[in-house]
Amino acid sequence: MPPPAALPWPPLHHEPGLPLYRAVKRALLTAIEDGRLPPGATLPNEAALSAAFGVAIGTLRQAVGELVAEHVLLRRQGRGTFVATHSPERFLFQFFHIERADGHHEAPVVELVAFNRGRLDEDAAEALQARPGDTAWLIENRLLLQGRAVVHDSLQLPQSLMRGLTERRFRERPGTIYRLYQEAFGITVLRAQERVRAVAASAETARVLGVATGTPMLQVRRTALSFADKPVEYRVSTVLTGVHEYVQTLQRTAPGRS
Amino acid sequence: MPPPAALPWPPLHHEPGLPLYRAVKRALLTAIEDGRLPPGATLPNEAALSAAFGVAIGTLRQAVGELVAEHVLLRRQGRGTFVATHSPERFLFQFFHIERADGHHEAPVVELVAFNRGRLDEDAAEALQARPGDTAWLIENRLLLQGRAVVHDSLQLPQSLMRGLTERRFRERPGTIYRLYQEAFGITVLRAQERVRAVAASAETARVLGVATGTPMLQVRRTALSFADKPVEYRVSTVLTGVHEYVQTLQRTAPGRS
DNA sequence: CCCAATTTGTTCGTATGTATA
DNA sequence: TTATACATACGAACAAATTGG
Repeated sequence: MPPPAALPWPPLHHEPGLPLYRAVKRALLTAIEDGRLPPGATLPNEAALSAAFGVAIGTLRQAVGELVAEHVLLRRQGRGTFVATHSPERFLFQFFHIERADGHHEAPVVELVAFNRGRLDEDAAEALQARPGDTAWLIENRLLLQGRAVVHDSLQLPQSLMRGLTERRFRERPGTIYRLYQEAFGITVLRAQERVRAVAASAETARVLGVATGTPMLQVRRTALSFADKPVEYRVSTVLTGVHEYVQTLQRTAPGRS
Repeated sequence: MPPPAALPWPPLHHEPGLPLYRAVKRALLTAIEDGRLPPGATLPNEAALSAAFGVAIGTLRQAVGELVAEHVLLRRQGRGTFVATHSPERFLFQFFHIERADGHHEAPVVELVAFNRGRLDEDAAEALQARPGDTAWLIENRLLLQGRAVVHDSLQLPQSLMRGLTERRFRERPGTIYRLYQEAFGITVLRAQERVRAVAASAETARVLGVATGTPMLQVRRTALSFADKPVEYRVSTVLTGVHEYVQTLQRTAPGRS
């Protein structure tokens, strides 16, 4: 009878004063970050996991529960627990907050306008905790909703995080941009911070969206964050509002059954 | 020995198919809504509550935990569990998302500009699930941040929900506006939906804030909701951005230790 | 269509730790 | 110090959803 395979879980280092379930959570996060649990992977069942960590099943469930609340894991009764991936649905509900004034919410059609290598500007460098002038991918997109050009997106991505990106690879990605980050570079976007201002349409935005220069528009500056709040993308979205709006619900509903 | 006092809790009607902790949660919500647990009240301890409901302590904790996540209750280790009130801190963190571009976040100084009785306009009526032309309180405020006029607020409140409101009572409220709703009318604002657009400053906003007509400004239209998602306030905020911005963090942090 | 195996969801009960007054 | 309250951790049993035979 062969010996049991070595368990792939990092040891729990349980510092006194910190709850045990936090140590379990950290161990799971570490396994996800370093690739032992890639996006989409199925975790062992709760009994097996709790045994592997040497904790009670309730303790394991508390750790997993927090990761589910943070959208790092996904639990499905009868099926199992999975590492979350960046599906179009997740993008739509967690990261895309533009919808029609009547409440209609749909995924945008993304058109690539420009793809270049260049340098981070000052705002991007600050948001990305990098230096202005660092080499970066500079990407411009136009977003259509029901055939109308509504958003002009300008992305700045540190080249150091995304080596080997090409226009073709970007253009021919099968899913969302965040899934491309995940599959091509192992970068998982977990959350984002957005700062919104009103601006007058610049000449370039006016050209991309076909509006008059000076039109009042919404400017959304997003910093996307990965594990440990590491910034990985800086994006400026300029939004033509009126027909469409930027929507936020303050204070969520109960942590729901999926 | 006197018989034990009648328990003030509504009976659990536990429909099959629904988890027991949801029935407990509903019973607690009912007690809060109908005034048996007024804002600020201390709940009985968990052992007593679970006994009163006839459920295990873990089940009670699951119900309370969801209400804490929704900011309906507040749990403090060593002290107890309390019905949430509308403190200035809660307003600042849950409902006021304007801050300086450098991240400085402070409570605004609110100046009353106008207080009138009038009628709901069409947008307000739709948001409040009422009829255009219904009698309403129409209130205009100017919000200052570090001495600068930054926001022009226009509130519409159904008179049917807030009978007996006077300018003096509004002006001399001791706390936040939402605390006034809570203490004077038993209306607790739990969450809000905001829809943001870019607009050109109207003549009135230009006058109130001292900017040029036509300046690009942020228009935030907020519907504040109480229990069962009942709308209780419609508010249009016009924000001068540049120095200040509208900030959102997408995707919460872990359900934290308070 | 039903049944059995698997997995998470819910509920129970108890004991101990930590923060507060 | 003592008492009280919530927080954490343990373990067990059954319910509900899913899947495959």
